[in-house]
Amino acid sequence: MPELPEVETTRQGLAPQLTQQVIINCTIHNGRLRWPVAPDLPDRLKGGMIQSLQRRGKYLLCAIQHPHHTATRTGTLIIHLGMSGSLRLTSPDEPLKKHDHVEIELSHRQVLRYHDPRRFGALLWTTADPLQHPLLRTLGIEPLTDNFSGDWLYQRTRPYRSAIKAFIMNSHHIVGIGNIYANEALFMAQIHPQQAAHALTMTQAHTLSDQIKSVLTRAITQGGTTLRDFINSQGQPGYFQQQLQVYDRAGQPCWRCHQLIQRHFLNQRASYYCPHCQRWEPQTTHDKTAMKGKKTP
DNA sequence: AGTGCGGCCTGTCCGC
DNA sequence: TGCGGACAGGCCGCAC
Repeated sequence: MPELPEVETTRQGLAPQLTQQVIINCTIHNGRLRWPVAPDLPDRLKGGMIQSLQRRGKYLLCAIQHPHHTATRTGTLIIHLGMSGSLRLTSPDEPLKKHDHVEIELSHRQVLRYHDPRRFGALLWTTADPLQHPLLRTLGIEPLTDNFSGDWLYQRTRPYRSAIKAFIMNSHHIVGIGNIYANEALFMAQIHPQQAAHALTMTQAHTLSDQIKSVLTRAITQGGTTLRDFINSQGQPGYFQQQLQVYDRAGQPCWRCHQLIQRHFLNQRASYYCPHCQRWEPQTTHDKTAMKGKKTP
């Protein structure tokens, strides 16, 4: 579910509340997530003090230190919210909700609850450098850093004949962009989702990288997008869905040109685009294989 | 090496 | 009102 803005919204809400808190207890109600939660996780966490809450892609990294123990007991709790996960800080008196799978009790009498109906998320423990964890080591560039630019995007898309939408959604290239923000950024950049990645012009690459940064930044400011059930660490929804230009708007008029927004399936994911604003120009590539299966104009 | 697909889960919505 | 099927924001692991 949550993409970069929702994870970052969660991180920003939780970081000041969690830092310097000591973990009093941890209870696993249902450890059957994307990967099983280690049964000894509570033992690892108990007595530890939270040092920081960072983000890498859609992963949250909670650094934990055991002040009175050896350095070997320090480590990082790696959290992924999957499709439907959320973290909420609340009172221990509040009754458990269905799908509250893990809870972490803190020294200021608050409890952090991990809620995830579809259980596609994960809670992992590592004592090594979390960035070297197998799941994080292969992650791509952070889109909100200066390293991510039009030049970077242009260079990195050269070998890829697949659709540009699939490229920007692949976390091994760029992290944090899921189906919503991929559709939105491509609309803003006026690029058809099915255009071949390697057919991106330098101008398009610069526009697209700018729009990716813009849409993600604006979504963070709005507290993320709540389509069904995303809530932040205080239990509140995001507001960016009110500004979505194309996502989930099939059959409705484009706000720029009034043509009807189209939906079609690309890599088993719904793509939304405006056929007028995002005209597809296959003649921009001379690669025959990139033309395969495409309708003659 | 790049690409596309199946699968993991539950909840919601829509048509019958 | 009930039921079946499609679909949903992610991403690994596997064939080709």
